Amino acid sequence: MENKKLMLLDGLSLINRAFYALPPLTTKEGLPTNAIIGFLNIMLKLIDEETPEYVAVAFDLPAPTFRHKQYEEYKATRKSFPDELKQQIPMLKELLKAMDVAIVQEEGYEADDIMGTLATYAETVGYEVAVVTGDRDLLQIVTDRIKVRIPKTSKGQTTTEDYYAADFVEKMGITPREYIDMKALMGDASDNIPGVPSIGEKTALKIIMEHSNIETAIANVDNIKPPRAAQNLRDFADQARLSKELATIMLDAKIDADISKLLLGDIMNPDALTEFRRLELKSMLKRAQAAGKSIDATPVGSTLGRQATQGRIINLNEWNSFLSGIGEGATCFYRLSIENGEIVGIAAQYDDNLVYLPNTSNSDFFAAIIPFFESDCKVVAFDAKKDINLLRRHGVTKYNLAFDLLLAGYLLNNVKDGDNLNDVSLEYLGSGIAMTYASEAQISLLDEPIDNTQEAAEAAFAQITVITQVYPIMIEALGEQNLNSLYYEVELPLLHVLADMECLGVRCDGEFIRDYGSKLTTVIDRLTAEIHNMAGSEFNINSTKQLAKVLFEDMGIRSIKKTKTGHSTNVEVLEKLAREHEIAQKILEYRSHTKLRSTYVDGLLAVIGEDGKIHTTFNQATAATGRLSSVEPNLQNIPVRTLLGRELRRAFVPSEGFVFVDADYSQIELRVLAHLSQDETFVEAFKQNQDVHRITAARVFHVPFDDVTDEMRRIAKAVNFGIVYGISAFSLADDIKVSVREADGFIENYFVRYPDVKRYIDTAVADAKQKGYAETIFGRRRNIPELAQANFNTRSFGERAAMNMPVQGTAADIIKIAMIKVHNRLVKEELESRLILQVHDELLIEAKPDEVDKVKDILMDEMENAVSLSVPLSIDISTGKSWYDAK
DNA sequence: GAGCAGCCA
DNA sequence: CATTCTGGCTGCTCG
Repeated sequence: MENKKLMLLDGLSLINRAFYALPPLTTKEGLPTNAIIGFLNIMLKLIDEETPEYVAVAFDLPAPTFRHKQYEEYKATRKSFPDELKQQIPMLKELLKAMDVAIVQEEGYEADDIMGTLATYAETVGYEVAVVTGDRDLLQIVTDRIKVRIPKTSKGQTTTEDYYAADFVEKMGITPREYIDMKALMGDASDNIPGVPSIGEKTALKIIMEHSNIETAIANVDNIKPPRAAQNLRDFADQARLSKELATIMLDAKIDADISKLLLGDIMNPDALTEFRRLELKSMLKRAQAAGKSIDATPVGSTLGRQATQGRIINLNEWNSFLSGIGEGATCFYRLSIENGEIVGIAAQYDDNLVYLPNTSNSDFFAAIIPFFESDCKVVAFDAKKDINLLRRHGVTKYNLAFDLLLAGYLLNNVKDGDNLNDVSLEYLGSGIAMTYASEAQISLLDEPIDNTQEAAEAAFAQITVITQVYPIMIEALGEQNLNSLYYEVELPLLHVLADMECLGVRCDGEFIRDYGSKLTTVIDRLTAEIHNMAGSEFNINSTKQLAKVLFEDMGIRSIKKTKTGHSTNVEVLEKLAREHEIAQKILEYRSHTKLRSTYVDGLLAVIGEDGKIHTTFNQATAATGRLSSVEPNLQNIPVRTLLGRELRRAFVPSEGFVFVDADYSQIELRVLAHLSQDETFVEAFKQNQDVHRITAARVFHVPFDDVTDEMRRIAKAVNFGIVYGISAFSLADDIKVSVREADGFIENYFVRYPDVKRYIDTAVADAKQKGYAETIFGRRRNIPELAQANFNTRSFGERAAMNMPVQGTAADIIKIAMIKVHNRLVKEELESRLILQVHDELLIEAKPDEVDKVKDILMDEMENAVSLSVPLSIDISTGKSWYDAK
């Protein structure tokens, strides 16, 4: 039987989503096109994936629908679209007509009803149906042969969330039909479907999971918790029934259901091309050209199809002879072609030989490239760590890195946003020269889908050419700026340590986190109800705008602080309000609990791999001071300050057969400050391992050491930290809750007592002003152009950065050196124990129990002696069966 | 994407 | 005269 496939797209919901997902864009004549482009991107991507024979885009018409007759307030509050979006709707319809894509719309029906009806009809006559929409309402029509796809944009990549009948219940906890009842309970503000008061998404889901539909729920209302929800369900039973009718999508609308009229035509026909040109849709023209259409001599063609020099696409045999021609210990350039996270080819250059090997079969391809990486040749890469992680998954175990342009660019510190090759090439070659090698599109194609091998090869050739040109320039610059030892002895070796850490990952107990999450949910549900009750209205507590309106308008509470856009509702404000208003306390609790749930519980659960581990990515070229950062997920900000938050650390556990050993530097930044300033009091205090904050307090408050109160010490500690950051009286006052006058007094006093610190700060700023950059004791630089600015705020920011960078940056250098030394010792002594995390001043090691003593010795030795300063470095070590226990 | 909020060193 | 302490990352809302 032929495979008949129909794709239905929800015109308005998709164009609306696209409008906000893409930055504004207009043609030369001023026509806005961003929403159209976004819509087409999604449509074409999914047509490519699904290859449907029949396609239709459904639209609503402004005429009232049967829902309005049932419930006159229906959609009455619907917000109107911004003009730039409104304009693009008729433009899109025109364009679709030109592209031979069917449009379906009918007075009296919404797009949902049209799609529901068409999908159901198509299914009964034997079609597979894919429904594409931005609106979760459509989930109710999912069946074995109707799937719903919801586009999502995350990190610049558009993907779809797909719902199939098979895994729907598993994913959602309820069936597609039950979804209607859930919506009947929770309502929908944007459609003005009332729902039942105090029943939100979570409660509605719970009720429907248990009772399947609203009638059963109403019949068993006595068993429903919380009691508030039960009472409201009794009181608002009829409203729930009305909501269900409104929320139900029609599957039998009286529309023309002739599917043969929806046959997809030639979307690249001449009329369509004319429209593409008129709307300056470059990516569409490019597609048309790739499909073999003549697109005329239009400006967009000028950067297309540029041939990179000398490259050849080769087969496996030719690749092997290329490999055999590489001299011993030679330097090679290479570039992986990556599409959707998979390696689809490799370009490599040795001497004048530039080749591209496409990946036609994974097993042959990786068998062929492993010898390249495992040979004696050294490679020049851009972001080698990323490549190493990718290659490891395919059995590449060795990797001889000679040079990484990403890290060099980071140390050289000239590139605005150095994490893509395009910016680096522009910076080092200048746009004119860079473009003689490659078009911008080719260089930045790195992670973008590439249509064919030819195109992929050309892009890879272009990138390699840029790399070979930039490489010698960077080598020279590193030497000139005395960055060689930092580069070759710190950053490059560290790259391998980090790659190992990322690959190993940290084991995480998902079961524990889920339990922890349900406990949070219980509390959050209660708090939500209490807050809504106190406020006398249902509102989204997560919305600062709605919250401010409730607190400062509806409830008439006096606002304390303002933000750019309205009233502030942050912790300090709420804490002040909490003294008089119970609701503020509840909101604080709500915030802390939802923070833990969304950022940590949900966030971490989403990234636990099949191996039960979390593999973060350490960014080695992001922080301006030289620190590392951690993303997807950020494991450098796991809660620790509050008891409840800290509990989460129990979920972080060692691999089977290991224990944790955790080591953290004590006061590393203040020690660095002591070294940099050579302040005698500080230096002596650290040499004698005294309590520096207490000493500071004694000096600043003019009291004997033993008379320092906890309060004095707390203030002194805050001042010590503030000094490192480039303190101001205003913010110190805010921090330690004293008047600005008092804070100013503390600072004055501090500088009188620590004249060397004062002198150091002044010198640091003056030096940076004169040189244009601040630097660490190892020569790491941060350019600070703000210091030359006339604007006071900008310049002040530059001054604080100039004071802080040498301190924070030197500490970062030290721990990086320590990591390499610790790693090398563990390897050299043939221990199985291994480094798995770094949190700025802390290293976490997974150790074999019988190696713990040795590991502790190594940590102590290598961390405390990583470098030699005028003050000793000191670490604290502890062990445990979870991160919680080992801190 | 901007703005707010809140988590870490 | 004003000036709101450094460096990160993520989630959420709103448009």
